[in-house]
Amino acid sequence: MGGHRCCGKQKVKRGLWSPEEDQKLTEHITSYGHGSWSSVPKLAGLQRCGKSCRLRWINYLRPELKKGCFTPDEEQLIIDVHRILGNRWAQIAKHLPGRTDNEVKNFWNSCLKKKLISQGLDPVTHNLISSHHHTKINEKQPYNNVPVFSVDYNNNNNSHMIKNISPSPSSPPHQHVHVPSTSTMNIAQPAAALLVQKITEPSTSEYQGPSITSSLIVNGQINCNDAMTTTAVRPYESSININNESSCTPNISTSSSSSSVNVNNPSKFGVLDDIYVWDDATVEHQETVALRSNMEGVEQYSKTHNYELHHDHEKLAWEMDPLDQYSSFDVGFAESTFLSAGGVMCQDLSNSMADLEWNY
DNA sequence: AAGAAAAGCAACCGCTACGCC
DNA sequence: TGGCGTAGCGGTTGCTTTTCT
Repeated sequence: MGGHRCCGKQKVKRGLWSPEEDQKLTEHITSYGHGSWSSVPKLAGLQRCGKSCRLRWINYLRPELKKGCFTPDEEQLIIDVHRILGNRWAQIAKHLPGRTDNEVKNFWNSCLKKKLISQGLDPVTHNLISSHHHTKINEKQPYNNVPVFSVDYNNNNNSHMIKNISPSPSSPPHQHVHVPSTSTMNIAQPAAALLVQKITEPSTSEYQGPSITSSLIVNGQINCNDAMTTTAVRPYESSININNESSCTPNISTSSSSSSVNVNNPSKFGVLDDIYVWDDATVEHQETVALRSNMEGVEQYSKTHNYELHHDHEKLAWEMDPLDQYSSFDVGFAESTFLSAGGVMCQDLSNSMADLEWNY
């Protein structure tokens, strides 16, 4: 018992809540709502401050809260979203119905953080802690000899198998490299049998951008459930194309990508790793999404985001907001177009748009 | 078996954003 | 426009439980 900053001179109880206090608070809020939290303690007959009542209700007494341990799916989702949002626990918790920011935060600090560290991942950046970052693999490859990796997502130990299937004689085929699941392409899950064609970095120090067309292509399959409860496996393709057609403007590149998303993709996020940034760049990301509903036909929307990409930051992530808005839709397809310029100029991106609507 | 250390987690604290007057 | 109250957020604390020695 003692004074509380937010409650003036009023004596309030602190520490753990008793079952009797929980009952009083629950009965009051279910009967009258909370209104102004500062008035709740008095009205509910509690010697607590309003802030404490609010926290107790939000974190433990709300009927919609999910009890029990986090499921493996929830765990993976937290990792995926944290990778994009960082320690924005409230935002992360919004993607986990029935879970609170406090719960997610505690779970992260007590469990997931250590798990990532044990996998050799920095829990802040989600990149490999050691010097064996996967992008370094490509540095050994000669420029213009684009390596091709096959990524096996059927691995159950959170470590996806990347298989180098390049035909290059200098890089033996089927060279296996383990990379953590969170350090490579993560555009849509679940995905299987991805094929990744990566961009290589040339050895010359004069390099200011790719001098030829390079591409990063991801092919895979996504399991979808449509509104008629039928399950289907649908192919998707996502690509980033970097073209530098003009030698006098070496800092220009355009990148386009498309990725499919659906309500069974719990992360609702798109992530593009391994964008090669040779200079700090402003990236304009224009996203067009066509959402198909069996009930209401096709809706389409378009929006633009701006990002700052830095030389040492090879990840671009965006939240697929429309899925929140259209959460009742079964399958969505998003096309994203990126326009990147090293702070110099941008190039029209309209030509790279394509019709990517799902057809049932 | 007992004490120490580590882990887990509920609760608190300080700060910020926002709305209202 | 500034002050005030409130809600919400993220970091931190400290108590309880579990594990280790």
